[in-house]
Amino acid sequence: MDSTLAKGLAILNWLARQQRDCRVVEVAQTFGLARSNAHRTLQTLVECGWAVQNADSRTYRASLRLFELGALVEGSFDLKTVLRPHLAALASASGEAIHLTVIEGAEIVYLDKFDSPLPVAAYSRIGGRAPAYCVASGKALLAALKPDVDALRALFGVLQPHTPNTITDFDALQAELARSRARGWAENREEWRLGVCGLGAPVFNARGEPVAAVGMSVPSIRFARTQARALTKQLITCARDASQTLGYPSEGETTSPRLITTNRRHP
Amino acid sequence: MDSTLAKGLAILNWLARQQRDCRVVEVAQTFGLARSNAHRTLQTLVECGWAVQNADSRTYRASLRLFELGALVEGSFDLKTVLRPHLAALASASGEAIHLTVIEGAEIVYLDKFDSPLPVAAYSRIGGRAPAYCVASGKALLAALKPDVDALRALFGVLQPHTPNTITDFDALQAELARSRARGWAENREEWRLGVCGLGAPVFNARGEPVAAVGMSVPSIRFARTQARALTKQLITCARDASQTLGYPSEGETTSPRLITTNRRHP
DNA sequence: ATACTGCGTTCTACATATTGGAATAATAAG
DNA sequence: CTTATTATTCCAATATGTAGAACGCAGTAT
Repeated sequence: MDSTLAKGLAILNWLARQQRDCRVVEVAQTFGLARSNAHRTLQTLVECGWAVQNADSRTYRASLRLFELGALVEGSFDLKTVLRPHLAALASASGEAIHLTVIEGAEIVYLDKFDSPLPVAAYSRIGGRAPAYCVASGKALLAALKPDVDALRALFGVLQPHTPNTITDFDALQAELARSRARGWAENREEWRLGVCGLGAPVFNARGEPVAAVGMSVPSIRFARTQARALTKQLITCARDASQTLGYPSEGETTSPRLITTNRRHP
Repeated sequence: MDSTLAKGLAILNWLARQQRDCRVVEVAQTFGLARSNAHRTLQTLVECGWAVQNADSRTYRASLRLFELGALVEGSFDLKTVLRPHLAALASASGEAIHLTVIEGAEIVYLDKFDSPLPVAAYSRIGGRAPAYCVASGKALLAALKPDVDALRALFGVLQPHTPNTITDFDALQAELARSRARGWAENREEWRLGVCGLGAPVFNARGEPVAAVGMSVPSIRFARTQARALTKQLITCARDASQTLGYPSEGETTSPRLITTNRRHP
């Protein structure tokens, strides 16, 4: 492994996360490097166009090249392909039916799914749709998008009941979304199909935008309080991992970087 | 300059622009490196999280880390600060009044300006506003945003005349915007203030979104055909440079990369 | 079957590019 | 003015990246 390259990438990574002008000594101290070393590394980043140096203050910050390349990379990544491993892990860990959805207007669209080995009453197929207001994935996405009551009205017109449990009142829906947003996940208690409950959690990209939801469909019989708690935990872990894969800043990434150890000893 | 770091950054840059899975030999040939060298560099990028390797095809592509960091960097860059040098250059080259604007609803807002040393009849102040449909900056931004006639109607309601030259018909405005879009710049012939003409060109970010416009205000007396041609050329050069600074992909960046020359000769 | 071709990966001897410290320049603070 | 802090330049010493050879594994032609 090219340690010089690794060092430069670590510094670039740190620099981009600072979101402010940084000085040579800071970099040197942060990574435990000699000032001359930090200086030359920063100069290389500048010469290669990955950082810019303020001519007056002599300070450095990450350049917009990261933004340019990031925009290119974003487009070439396919949600389904990238998140598939996460869904697979959740499917095998939980043993329940898992799906990946996006919202399109008033409906969610199923992008991908893993069936449960246990029999499920619900059948969702890839490419299929469901009203966003009465399934867990849809409520998770709506909650993340924070629409006001007027926007909900404009979106759905009327909240058609599909079971006796369907939420049909806009104020009730708004309250339900607020609750879902606060706890980070949404649930569906036979609001779309009788006998089927669901859990959903939003997946965010690097800009913090909700771009998809991970959903879990569970037959009502298996949806006991105690069991649901464990499933919910697995689901939100999966959604958080998925978000991280899409570049959503995780807590760990922003913490203090490790010192870079160089083996060199001078006499 | 750390050549190992420069090599790694060059490869990462190239990798991100490919927008597809790339193989070791490709990288080796593209940069004139030994296969083992290209391999180790790619491995380092993967270990540090800047690239991902497809386990089946053994191919590499840039990871979403670039997207994540790019999103962070974008937010920390201030349009005015970043583009100021470009405006200054245009101001001194042209000798005319230059301003930077963004669109907010139906109006443009002046973010920054350089006054002309020559007397100008127009006074725009930073933070000031003007109707987007009758100034050059506004028309340049509208042209780049491609609104349809209905959107224009919804935005402006009626096209209030401010001089006898103001465009007051929506179809005429639409045609004017199409013309501006086609040639890459917009003009204003005393449509907002009598005695003042203007030129405007859009500035794009890394995602190709129009985020600002560079404008030039010229007294009608100096706005002769021959002179306007030269001013227009300077303006679009400035706008293109500004876009490039914001990470808008320029033609040169996407062309074939240079070979990396390593001084090392083995016996 | 067998040899051949192309590629990813591992291994190794060696030349040199990277390193840390010291020296110098530039700037701010007292 | 002196003192303190930091950016930058310089240089000898050596740890590290380099190129090439070798290996393993596919395909594919013979």
